[in-house]
Amino acid sequence: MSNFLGSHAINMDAKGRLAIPAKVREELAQLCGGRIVLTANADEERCLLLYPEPEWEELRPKIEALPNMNKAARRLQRLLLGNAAQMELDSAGRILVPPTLRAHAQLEKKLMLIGLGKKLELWSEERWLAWLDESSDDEDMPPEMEALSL
Amino acid sequence: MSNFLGSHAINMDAKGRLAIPAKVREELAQLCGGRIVLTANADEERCLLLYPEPEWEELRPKIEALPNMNKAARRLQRLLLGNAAQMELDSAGRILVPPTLRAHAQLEKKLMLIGLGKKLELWSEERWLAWLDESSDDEDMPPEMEALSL
DNA sequence: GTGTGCACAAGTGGGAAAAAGTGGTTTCTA
DNA sequence: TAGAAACCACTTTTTCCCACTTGTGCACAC
Repeated sequence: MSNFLGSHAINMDAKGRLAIPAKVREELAQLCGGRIVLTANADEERCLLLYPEPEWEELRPKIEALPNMNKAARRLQRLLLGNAAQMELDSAGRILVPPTLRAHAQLEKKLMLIGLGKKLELWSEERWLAWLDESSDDEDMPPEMEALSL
Repeated sequence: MSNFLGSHAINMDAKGRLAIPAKVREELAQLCGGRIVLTANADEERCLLLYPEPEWEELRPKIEALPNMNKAARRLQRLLLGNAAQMELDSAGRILVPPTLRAHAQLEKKLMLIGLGKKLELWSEERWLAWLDESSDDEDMPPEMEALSL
């Protein structure tokens, strides 16, 4: 079972290639032989989602099955399905990010790769730092969260 | 069961390594063989949290299970999971703090390690001292706290 | 009772080997 | 023909290990 954790600062080269950090690469190798799916994020944060292929294949039917008379559901489908790119790590452990996705998340040279358990998120460093600085609004916190004791 | 107490002033060297105080090191050794998880703190105080691995493994599923269509929950996940680094004390009882975490808590040379029962907190000395000086606002105290008699 | 010194443990720093990341060139394919 | 994939070589970073310095506690002597 996948269990990505931690954040890594990585660079994208002029060709749009980015080297997956060795630790993550290892995990991807034994989890899915380096076969991954990269797609856009659905919520307001403009970042990319990186799934190991098996994890994606579990998620995809659920997205397809959403009742798409609903506007929010249509949005989710268009973003996640419509942007999904299947790819494989090259011999040096790098991936080539498609231009459309690069544009979507406004990726330039400096990026952040964030492990979130079953998936990873890919942010432009600038946006990530800006997001970190945003103040959290404690309002609508789910009850499970209020009960947490860290 | 872990029971860290007390504060220790410690130094980080130029490579980002920091020596865990011998007393804490002992406790960590018999508790988890020196296997720990270091991550960012979720609230506004920019410090790091240090969990013995078993303690973390108890907490992690609860965080992963939060409903992440909720914004506050996503924030917590990105901070805690997205910054978590699993590591082991080296042969000299030191840990290497990853650059991203170093930056997050603005750690420089002088640090404070604070024992808080099941976990430890790691602060830059400067921030720790500044925090001590801050006045607390006694407003919204949870009822369990109001009932305390110190 | 106080001070000095010795010994061991803790903490610090640096260097060498290995691994990871980077960039360019060539080949292939659409 | 342009863009992507594979290949290869170089540079940088990381990790591991060893040696040195500092601090602390205990014992013994004065």
